[in-house]
Amino acid sequence: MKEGPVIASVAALIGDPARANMLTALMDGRALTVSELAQAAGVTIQTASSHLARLDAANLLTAERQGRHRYFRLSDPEVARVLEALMGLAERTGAKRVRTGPRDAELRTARICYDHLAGERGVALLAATKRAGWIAGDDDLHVAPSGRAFFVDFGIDMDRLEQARRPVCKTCLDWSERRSHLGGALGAALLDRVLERGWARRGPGRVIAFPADGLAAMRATFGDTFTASTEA
Amino acid sequence: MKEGPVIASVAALIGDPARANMLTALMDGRALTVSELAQAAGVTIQTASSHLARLDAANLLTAERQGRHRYFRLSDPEVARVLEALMGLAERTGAKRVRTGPRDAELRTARICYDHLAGERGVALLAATKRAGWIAGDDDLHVAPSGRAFFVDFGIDMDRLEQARRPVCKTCLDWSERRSHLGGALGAALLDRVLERGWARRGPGRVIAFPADGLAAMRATFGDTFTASTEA
DNA sequence: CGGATAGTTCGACTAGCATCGAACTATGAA
DNA sequence: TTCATAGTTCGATGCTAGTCGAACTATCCG
Repeated sequence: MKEGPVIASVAALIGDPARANMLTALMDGRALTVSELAQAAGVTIQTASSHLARLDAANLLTAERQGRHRYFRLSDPEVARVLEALMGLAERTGAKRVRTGPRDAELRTARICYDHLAGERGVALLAATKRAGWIAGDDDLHVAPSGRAFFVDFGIDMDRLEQARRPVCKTCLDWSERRSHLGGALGAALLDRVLERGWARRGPGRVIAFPADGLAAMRATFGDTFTASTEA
Repeated sequence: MKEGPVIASVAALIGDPARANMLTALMDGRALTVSELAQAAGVTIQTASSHLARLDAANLLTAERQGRHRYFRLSDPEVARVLEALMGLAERTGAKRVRTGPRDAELRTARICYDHLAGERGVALLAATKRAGWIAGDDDLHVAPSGRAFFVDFGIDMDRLEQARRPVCKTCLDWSERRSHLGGALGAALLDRVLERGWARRGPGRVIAFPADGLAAMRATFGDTFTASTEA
């Protein structure tokens, strides 16, 4: 029985606490060095190095050398999606959650998921764009003509997005909300613009903080749905 | 660092080859017994039992007792989705996927469930006897007078059934059809008679095969409802 | 009742692997 | 060159957990 299904090796890779810590630390899409990841995982650099070698071999991570540093990042947004989905599963497992600090509440409100907005605000953003008729579809999202005009006006180079390999729209299941938020190239571009305009800023870790005026600007732009409670 | 992120425990659970085999075996939504899952995983029943207890505790599986069997199924379609996503990740490491054979379709059509008929035909059988007015009740089934006469005429010793400890009628949830079929002593006796008359025969494993003339005989006996598609 | 089958629990064995110390390589700075 | 920092490799250790045999419980059959 040495020959398990493919799924087992990948899951086992994610299943080690140290590696899981590293992966979650990388979920904001940034690249981190071996030392930083070792600290995040709470292990020594040697241990981290061996873990990272295995994650790299499995193509869950990609490595980049810069001088004497080696930067690791998630190899693909798809990896982040799977990690989010696993968090969702872990939620219903219940029973064993301990760290319910204030940081946790902030994460549930708004956080970065690889490179796009997630959490309560992320789900609300997708709901608002759908209600405005800018994005249509249920499982397979696509941009409506009116939406394309809006996004261009918002400062997004839709031409570039549409020519790139990466899908423009992609649903991404939100672990804290149990509903989808907007991923893909458009999701990333939207967050970029929002951060650029100062409507939100990055907090510690994956936290995204919306100041009061930023929230008002979001509501003015995307409609009241944005701050409405997340109903179906 | 005993306290890893939530994600790790779930992933570790999936990461064991034996458990992963069990989960993939359950991915079609059917419910399987401990023995069947042990065989699917290539481990002994004791080992399977302990694995299943852990998967159950984590709410990845739900258990249902039926007689001396214990049926496990994925607790939620969401679990299957995550497993699919993990398979997608595993693809990039380069590996092969296994696909279910034609045997699966046969099992869904008609199979033996402990000692009575299950699957599409099993669900249809209960529907037909109800429509004929031979069996009444929704959750707690019982035999109507006209039904008792019919079953005696069909060659079933109803006296013996009614005196035995085992319940005469029992609903049994069908995993492939998601509706109830007829279990209990009567369900077992019915299948016995049908097999005796040669209207159906046991195939490999749990498969029950209905030849064309047997199907016609069933329809003549139990009414056209028997071969009608299973609609609520 | 007694025999048979399904499943659980317990205990012991074992293998794998995560971990870290120590030594080694590689890049950068002075 | 010399020192410092970043990371890798190797070897030894220790712990976890997967595994199965054996004994036990529960259900069904006659």
